[in-house]
Order: sequence, then structure tokens, then C-alpha cells
Amino acid sequence: MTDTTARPASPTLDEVAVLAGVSRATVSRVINDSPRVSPEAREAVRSAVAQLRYVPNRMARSLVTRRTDTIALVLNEPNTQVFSDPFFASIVRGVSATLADTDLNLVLLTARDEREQQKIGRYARQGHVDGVILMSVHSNDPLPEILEEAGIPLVLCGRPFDGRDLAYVDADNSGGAELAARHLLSTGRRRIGTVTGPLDMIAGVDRLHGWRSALQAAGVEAAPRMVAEGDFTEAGGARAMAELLEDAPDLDAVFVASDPMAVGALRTLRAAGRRVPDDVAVVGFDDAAVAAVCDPPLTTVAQPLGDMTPLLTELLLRQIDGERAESRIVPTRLVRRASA
Amino acid sequence: MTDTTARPASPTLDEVAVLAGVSRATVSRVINDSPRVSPEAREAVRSAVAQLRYVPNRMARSLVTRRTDTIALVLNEPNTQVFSDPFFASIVRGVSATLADTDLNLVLLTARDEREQQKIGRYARQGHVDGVILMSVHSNDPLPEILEEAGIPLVLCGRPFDGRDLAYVDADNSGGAELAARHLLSTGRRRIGTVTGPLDMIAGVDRLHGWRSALQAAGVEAAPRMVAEGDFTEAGGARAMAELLEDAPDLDAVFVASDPMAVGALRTLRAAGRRVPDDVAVVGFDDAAVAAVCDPPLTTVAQPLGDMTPLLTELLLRQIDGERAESRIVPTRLVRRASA
DNA sequence: TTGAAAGCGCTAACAT
DNA sequence: ATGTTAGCGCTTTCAA
Repeated sequence: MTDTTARPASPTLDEVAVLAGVSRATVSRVINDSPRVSPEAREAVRSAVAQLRYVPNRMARSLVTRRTDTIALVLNEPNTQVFSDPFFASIVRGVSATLADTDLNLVLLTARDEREQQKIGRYARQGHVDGVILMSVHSNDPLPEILEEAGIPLVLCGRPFDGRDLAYVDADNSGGAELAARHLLSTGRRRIGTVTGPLDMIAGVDRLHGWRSALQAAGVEAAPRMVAEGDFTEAGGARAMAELLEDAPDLDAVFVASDPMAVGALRTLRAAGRRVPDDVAVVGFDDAAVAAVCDPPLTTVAQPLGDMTPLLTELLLRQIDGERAESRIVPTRLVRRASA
Repeated sequence: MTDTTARPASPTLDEVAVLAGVSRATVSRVINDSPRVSPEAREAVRSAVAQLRYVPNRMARSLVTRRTDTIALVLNEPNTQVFSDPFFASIVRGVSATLADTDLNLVLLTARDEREQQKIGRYARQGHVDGVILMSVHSNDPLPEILEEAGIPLVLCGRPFDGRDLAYVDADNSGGAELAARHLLSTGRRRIGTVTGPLDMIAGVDRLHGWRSALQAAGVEAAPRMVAEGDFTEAGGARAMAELLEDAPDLDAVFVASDPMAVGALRTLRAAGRRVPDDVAVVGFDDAAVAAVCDPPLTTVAQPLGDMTPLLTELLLRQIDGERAESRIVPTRLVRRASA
């Protein structure tokens, strides 16, 4: 039985060369924008390419150039909920926008368990991509090591946990959290709790650390009962806020370490009959740089994702070119919105 | 200046062959699990592979096999908001789980404008992937045609707009919407509005159509003022519900064509002082098959994503194998939850 | 400016 | 069961 649905073989360089009446090498030069081609030859090739609808075979090309011209953005997140966090979408959009007018391709890879992480390691080692941007690194995460050992150019979105010498781009999470706590202190609050991010992520740890520093510097107690761990989701924020109200019913302010969590925390506060900001002032942390995720808008710490995403790709491209890339920490700032 | 950070060249088949004391062909056979290899040779190769940490070069392999063993899941969505819809996450998770214990790789590609769509078309034609699953097709969408013309195996997630003969998997959206409307009718409601999905998407159109059919079959008016167009987001649902209340203040029930929109619609209803379900009964449409996205849980139409995602990959693999793939429509059903 | 030829790392006949 | 050989489609010296 013959295969009637077979795809038509795509044209090759040779066929273009024959049609254009030149050699393969010349066609290749035209394709690759070499200046060493006569205008006539260039034109002949161009028209042959158009006529045959020729598209270069990337496998063949990569085999010799050792380049794929594609980079991977890895979403390394066991928690499926978090996957629809606007923060992810913002990074994806930003990186993809940065790459839009280059001829680099961007592919997204997701890993939810160790098996999938190994699969991604394999994918990278097999030479599918020139480099990797890794998001959402957890404390016990094997992926950074897998990729580092494989010698794949790598940039982390977020400071690595163990001080390993990997290139990364991160916001000044600790400084941002300090700003938040100092803002609350400056409005006279003294019993300031915090809903943290997941503490197996550096952003969670750093933001908690900044909160603690600010309170201690002001001589205010940063007691364990004032801390509840969330998971960066709305539901998690609501849950953590409920814990906090239980453990520290006297709190008069709270720093919530991400905006989706802040939305959940506000819901809990309202359900508990606490007025915001009169009874409890709230400061959020705007992961996604999307204004007004909640109503009324909070005072938030803004991290400039618009600055971070170009840096991510810049550091990666530098490494792909064999240069060394300095990690970067971008400043955060306090944004006061209408209420709170 | 020498490049000091150059990556160590990865070992090749030849080096493995030399170390194992066999020919390249034998190594290749071992790698590809051919039965025509002696146990001794197999063992020698295995140990050489381990020793050299050999990983096959996929470019070289693909060049001859014409297979990349990777498929692309394309998120074709201009509206960034929608990108964090749990529906997307569910499909991604489902397809990725289906592929987890195969040796197929999954890459996600996103397109937000025509330029990015063209880039994806190019990516596919260059031979990076064996096939494409395309999500979120809009009415004026060039991507299905681009990919079809390129001869890439293709499965749409959602019925194509213009009746084109493309393989697809879809839920019975029209039937589901009928179920929803009939349920509301059966509880005695007669002024039943609908918040639709975007009407440039087939799911939006079909669900509107099902609503209309059910009302007309029951001899109930399905007036334009009872219809407000949303965009599948929570904010859009809230907005559309507000329009609806304006145009049809007398409505006593509403079919909201997606769960995120239902959450928004409920917020609007409550803000307007309408009690749910006493004043206004609500039925949602559970795109993400995640129970209880809102509180209290709604009666919803459930589409079985758990069935759809294996079908998507099945149809695609069939096409990749050169067979013809029959499109599939999976049934929806009504799920009555606590309230409403 | 152009062409001829070698070769990237692998698979797949074919021969043994 | 194993080795030899001929490519896959492209880039890239090297000559001309």
C-alpha cells in the first residue's frame, strides 16, 4: 500500500541552485546574506527561492554551524496553579517580545516533576537549543545543575539558592520588602505581619528577609507568629492570611509578598470584618507589573519586569557567544496607589 | 583572543565505537534498540556510552530520519490576559502528561500577532517539529492555513471556523450550552441571558448557538438584549454581566460561557445587589475542568479535558505516521454542584 | 565573484 | 551479528 498522504518533499539547496543556474555555494551565500555575491546571481537565487518556496532545512544547517538559533524558556514549576500566575505570562511575553525582531526562536518547556526535568536536560544536551532561561528555581532543584553540567548556556530568572556561580537576573526582592515594611512603619503601624512566598524559592526567602530587616532596624519585633507562608497563588494568600489572623489577631498591617496573594489576603481580611486600610494596612509585591490587580488598588512594591526580560536574553546571548555574563539585580520601588 | 569559555565538544558515535571496539553501525544499533546486536557488543557499547557521557546529536539524526520526535503546542492568542486562563494550563498539562512516558518532546510556542504567527510557520517549515497542536483559533486566523500549506501534520484544539477539512478535537460546546439553558428552563426560569465567549472563536459562537437553540425550542425569546459578549476572562465576564443587567434588568437566569467569566459575572451580580441563585440563577461552563473555581460552586457544564488531551496527541501522531485522522467531538455534561 | 569538494554526526541499505 | 559505504542538506575552506 502506497502512502497517499505523504508530504511533498521540500526543495533543497541543490534544486534552487539548478533553477538559478549557479552552484550550491552561491545559493548558500545568498541565503546567509554574504556580501560576496554578484547582484545578478543574488537576484537569480532570490527568484528561484521564491518560485520553489524554498526554506532551508535547519537540521542540516545546525549540523554544521552548531547553532540552532533557538533558545528555551523553561517553566520549572510543580505547582500547576502557579503556572497561570500573571508573572509567568509577563516573563514569557517580555522575552518573546525581546526576541521578536531577531531571527532567534523561543520555545517554552515545562517541567512538573523530576522525570520531566530530566527530559528537558536531555532535550538541551541533544542540541535542540543554544541556551536556556530557567524560571522558578526551587531550593532542591536538580535542573540548574543538570544544565550547567551539560554545558548549556544558562541564565536563571532569580538568584540561585546555594550561591552557585550561575548567571542570573533578579529583582531586588530584599530591598523591595524593606521598602514595603518601612512604608508601613512610616504610617505608624507597629504590628506588621507578612504573608511570604514559598520558602523553597529565593524570592520568597528574600522578601521575608527584607521584611525582617526593616522591622528589626526599627526596633520592632518580627516574631514568628507574624509570619505565614503562602505559595504565590490567590488561594494560598487567602489561606495564609487566615493563619495570620489566627496567630496574630492584633496585627495592624501586613506585607503580602505577591499580588495574587494580596488579592486572596484582602478577601480573607474582608471576610473577617477587618477594614482595609483602617484596621489593617496592606502592601503587596507586584510580580507581574500589572497595575491594579485588586480593588481598591494597593500600595505595592513594583519590580520592573520590563527591565528584567531584556536582561535575561542579553545575558544568555552573551554566554552563547562565549563571553562571560555578569548577573544583574534590578531595583524595585514603592508605588503608592489610590487607597491603602 | 582565544575563547576560554568554549564548551567541550560532545563525543560522537565514532568515539564511542572506537572505545567500545566496534563499528559505528553497531553503536547506532545499540542506541536505537535494534535486536540485531550481540549481548557482548551491546554491553561494550553501553559502557562506552556511559563513560563518555555520550548523547546522540539530534540534528544529525533528524537529518537522516526526517523525524525530530518533538511536537509543538501553539498558543495562538493575541490577548495576553487569556494566556493565564486555567484552560490553557490544563491543556498544556494534559498533553505534556500524555507525552511524558513516550520519547516525544513537547515544546510550547506562543503567537500574539501576525509576525509571531509567521515566525511559527517558518519554525515549523524549517523542520523543527513533526507536528503541531494549535490552540485558540480565531476567525481570521492565518496560522491554520500557513501550517496546512506547509504540509505540517496539524490538529486543532477546537473546530475550525470555515468548515475546512482539518483534523480537530473539540468539546460538544453547542450541546453543552443547550444543557445549561435547558437546566435553567427546567427550574422555571424564562428570562435567561447569556454572557458569551469572544465571537471570533468557535467555542464562543457554538455556546451562544446552543443557548439560542434551547430557548427557541422551548418557545422562549432569545433576544439580542439578552446577549453580552465576553472574552473568557474574569474581568470580561464582569463587564459583560454589567452590560446585561443594563440591557435586561429583568433577567432571572444567565448562562455564562466560561468559568473565569462566571466568577466575574457573580461579582457583578452581587455588587448590583442581585441574589444568586434566588434572583438570578447562574450556570457556568467549566473550561478547565477545575471544580469550584468560584464560591459558592456553580452548576456548570463540564467538558472533559481529560478525554480531549489524549485525543489531541493521538490524532496528531496518526497524521505523523501518514494516516488520516478523524476529528472528534467529545460530549459535555451538566454537573450540579452545591448551590445555584 | 564563483565553484568544487570535504565533512558536520548520524542512519540505513547492503554485504559479509 | 557486524562492518562498509553512501548519503541526509547544509556550510565552509580552498582554488580558480
